[in-house]
Amino acid sequence: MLTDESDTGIRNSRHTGCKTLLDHSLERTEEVMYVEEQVLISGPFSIDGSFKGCYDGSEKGGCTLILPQNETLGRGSLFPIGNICNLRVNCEDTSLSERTSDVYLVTDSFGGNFNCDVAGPLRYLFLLDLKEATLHVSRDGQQLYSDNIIVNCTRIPSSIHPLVTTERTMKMTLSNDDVPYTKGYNSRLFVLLVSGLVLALVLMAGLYAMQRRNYLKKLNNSDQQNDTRISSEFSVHVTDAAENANIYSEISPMASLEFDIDKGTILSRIDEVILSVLQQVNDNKPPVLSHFNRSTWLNVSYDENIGLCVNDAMKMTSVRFDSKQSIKKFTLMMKLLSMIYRLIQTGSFCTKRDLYYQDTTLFGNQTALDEALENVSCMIQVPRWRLHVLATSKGCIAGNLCFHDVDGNYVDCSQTKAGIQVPSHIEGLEHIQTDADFVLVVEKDAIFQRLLSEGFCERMRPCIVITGKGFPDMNTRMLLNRLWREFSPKFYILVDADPYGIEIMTVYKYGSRSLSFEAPMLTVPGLEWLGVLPSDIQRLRLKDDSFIDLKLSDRNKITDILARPYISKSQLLYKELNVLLDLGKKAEIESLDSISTSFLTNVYLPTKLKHGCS
DNA sequence: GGAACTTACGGTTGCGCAAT
DNA sequence: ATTGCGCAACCGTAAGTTCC
Repeated sequence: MLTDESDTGIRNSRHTGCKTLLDHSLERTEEVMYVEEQVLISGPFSIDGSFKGCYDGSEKGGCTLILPQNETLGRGSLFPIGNICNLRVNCEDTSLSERTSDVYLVTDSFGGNFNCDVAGPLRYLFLLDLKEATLHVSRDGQQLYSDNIIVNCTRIPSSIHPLVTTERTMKMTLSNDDVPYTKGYNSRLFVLLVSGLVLALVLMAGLYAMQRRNYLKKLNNSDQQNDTRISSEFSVHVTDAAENANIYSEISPMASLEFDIDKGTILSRIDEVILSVLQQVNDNKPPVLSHFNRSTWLNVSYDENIGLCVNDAMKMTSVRFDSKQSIKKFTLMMKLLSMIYRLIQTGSFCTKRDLYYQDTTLFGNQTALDEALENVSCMIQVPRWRLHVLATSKGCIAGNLCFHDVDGNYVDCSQTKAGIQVPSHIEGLEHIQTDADFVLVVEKDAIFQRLLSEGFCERMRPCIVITGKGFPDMNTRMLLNRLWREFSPKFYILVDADPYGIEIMTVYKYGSRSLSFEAPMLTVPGLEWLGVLPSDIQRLRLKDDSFIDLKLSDRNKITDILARPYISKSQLLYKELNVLLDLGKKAEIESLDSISTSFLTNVYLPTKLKHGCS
């Protein structure tokens, strides 16, 4: 444990990152040329490897790339212009890697690429500037290519750090961790250094954007020449924006909506966030992430054609790095940005659960990740599924519907006795076909299964029956939304005659507050409430033992729903909620069994479908 | 010191699964 | 068979934190 200043000073002499960063300032023309060359040779893949000696530019580490068999040799063809070399940086210097409470904000000078590595409850934020390191490219044990890149580490100064408020505290903390840091950090030098870094990044981002445009142009030209095989150097892992745009425009007419965002735009939005963080650090201010508040009704208004959507109020939420409250959230969001960046770059998809298991210690629980993910999605204004993060579906569907899933498998929902799980990648569904006259949404699986077992789909065909099993997940809502947009069947819903059943109905029809920014892709405004209506309790004269008294929480929920924006536009909803309050009773769908076990499928549903809902 | 903001927590839906 | 937990959703409120 270091306690005296002289010892600290000796260790400081090893910290040469700052010096290296200065040496790479933009004033030196040859360095700009050097970086430019790196852009020219950067590749579209993730290089998994490690860098040693982040603290000392003289100790260059390296990473190794094993090429696929059919990859092309040579620098120029191996790393096409305009693509991103996603270098994974592992600081193996014990002073970094053994600490479990730091944030590493990694940027590189090759075009705005970044990587954020976070471990445990953080204490310090580091900027790692990738300048030069050894890059080995090999195949079958034979080295094809190598180059040098230097990695620098810079720590955010204590003046803008939330938990290290005094010089003394910082020194002690560092001593305990045996970390070779400067005592009394020179903030002016730091600002100078980071200024250089930011300037370099901005310049390189511009350069990168220009070269990326050239690359896209080149690719488009090659497409026009009917060269369906993208040249070999591009063929691996490249999911091009233009290519995506074409795919999505074929899949769905939604392509014209703002939700059709190409890969390049998403990556550049993440770049902007990172540059913004760097700029704030450069200005000696604590980094702040900002997104519109998802938990206030002030930001939400009702649109008849969409449902709940974001209005102009745009009350913002700040996630501050210098706030004890927000620092974990800040960390998770930065980590997720990094993970998402890689997913989009590589064109791969994963589930929220997969992300969670990549760092369970950091996330702590699934809920934290879910929340951070929605916030990231909200912050960069890109729907979650566009971020290549999916959720395991819980919905089931059956009836007159066929499609090809994302793997190209043909799925026929009529050939099932218990329903088919709603796919996780709704946008990836192709060749959707249905002749259904109506779609029946059912609150719970028990009723869904009963309808199938009693042959509802055959009797009432052509139709589709779907359940979200309680509050619906996004995939189920997206599928319904897509069916609603691309086909024009009637949409009906069957839920319990209780406040939560009604709320589930409103989530399908109007959307939720917290996901209101994605409402155009999630809601079915044309959905009609088939039953069970609270007024049915009276009208059908259900037996007393088939319904339950409202609890206080039920009454509170009713009051909440009555205060929502869509209530004034729905007389039926307003009326039925008041009926529920007046009755002081609630009923489940199963309550209809008190009349007859076959009443639901033989009488109730056919009658309502034939003569209307109310 | 109070207002404003943010987070944690609790409560709700339904279902599946493993332990009891 | 029952119970508890996890998962995927929804929301409001109380408590804690920050700002002015």
